[in-house]
Amino acid sequence: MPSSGDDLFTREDPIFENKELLEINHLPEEGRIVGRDDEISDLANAVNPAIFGQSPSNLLIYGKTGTGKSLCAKHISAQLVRVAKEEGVTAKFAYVDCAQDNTETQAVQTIADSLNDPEVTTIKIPDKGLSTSTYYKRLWKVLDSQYDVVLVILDEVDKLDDDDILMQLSRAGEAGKLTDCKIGVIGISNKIKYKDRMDERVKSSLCEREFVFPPYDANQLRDIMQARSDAFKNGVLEPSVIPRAAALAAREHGDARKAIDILRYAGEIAQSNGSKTVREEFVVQARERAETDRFRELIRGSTPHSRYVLQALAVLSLNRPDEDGFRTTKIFDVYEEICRQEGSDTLSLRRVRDLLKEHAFLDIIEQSRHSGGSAEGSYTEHQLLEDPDVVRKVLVETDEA
DNA sequence: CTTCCACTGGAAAGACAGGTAG
DNA sequence: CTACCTGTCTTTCCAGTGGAAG
Repeated sequence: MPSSGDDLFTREDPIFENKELLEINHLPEEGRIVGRDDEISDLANAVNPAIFGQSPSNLLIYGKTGTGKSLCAKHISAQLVRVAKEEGVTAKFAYVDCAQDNTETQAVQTIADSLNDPEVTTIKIPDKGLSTSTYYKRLWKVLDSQYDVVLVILDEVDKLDDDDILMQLSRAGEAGKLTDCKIGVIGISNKIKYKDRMDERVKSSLCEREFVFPPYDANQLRDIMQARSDAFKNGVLEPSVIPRAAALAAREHGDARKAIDILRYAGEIAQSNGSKTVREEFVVQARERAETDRFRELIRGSTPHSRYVLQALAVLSLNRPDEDGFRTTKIFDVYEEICRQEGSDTLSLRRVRDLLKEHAFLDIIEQSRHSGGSAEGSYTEHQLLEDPDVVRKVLVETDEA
């Protein structure tokens, strides 16, 4: 039935000209990074010695999500590699997302693997199965045999469950593990408190320079979106769309990633509505869709029980909208009920406590400690940070899938 | 200052999965 | 094949914790 299939698809995209510009991991070229000029030149200054084959400073970058931290770090690293090459210095950078590679071993593995060129070094870096120290040994070998300078970007370092890798990297030179190669570490964190948790020894070596990236304001967000507006066909964006989206995004923490998401969704909504232009009213819908999508992404890959726990809290929040916190035991009761309905075994209370803590870590819920006072014990209360309706909707829909 | 209680969270341990090295 | 590696998920045990009332 090729003829009916023909009607299903639009042959020419009426809205988007170049949609990749609105994809999340799209790395804009130099001219497109907006509003971070000072930060970029500061960063450049700090890593500059690497160009002459000397040790770059270790840096720590703070800032909320979507403030351009990773973007600038990658940008500056790529530039550095380019300039160093012109000076005859072999440099490379490795990017590690610590939210994914959250153990020491995995992080070392990722670094080694992304820097290793097996053709040159004849070293194999298997995915798993080796001891941590073996991975380190191979990494040092790779570095010494291939490079003069290496930059390691550790994104979301706070997600790392161990500081050891920071220690190892920052002291590799001193400890004689490396003879030729110099390492610079760029840590990126969105939790300002992260530094307090750090080991004293790590702190002194990692935090040679610190940078704080402020959130974007509405004007900058507008410029950012403007810079990417040629993702759309000429004349498709109505003039009020970008200012409106910028205002919405600025009010909610100035997250550029969210702003661009909103813009993309607005385009998609226009597309599915068959509208020829992207109208301002689509922006509001787009924001809702961005919210549910973000949450879906957040709980993607979580275990069924992890979701039941969240569902229990959502049910409680919907039943008692006036209460703003629920005890662990209360949530556990509802959770047991949900398990019964699903025909699933219940986990222990202890385990559920840990699951709740994991959700708190991902900023899905908020926990607060209370005491009942006289012979009433102390307890923790949990509160959803997302809209309970959104939570339940997403949970129910992933349940069916 | 002590007592009381409901709950907290660290620690240890086991089962299991998925891998390397020789 | 065996020895060994890390990582995940879970349970069991138990020594705290906080703060109002006594």
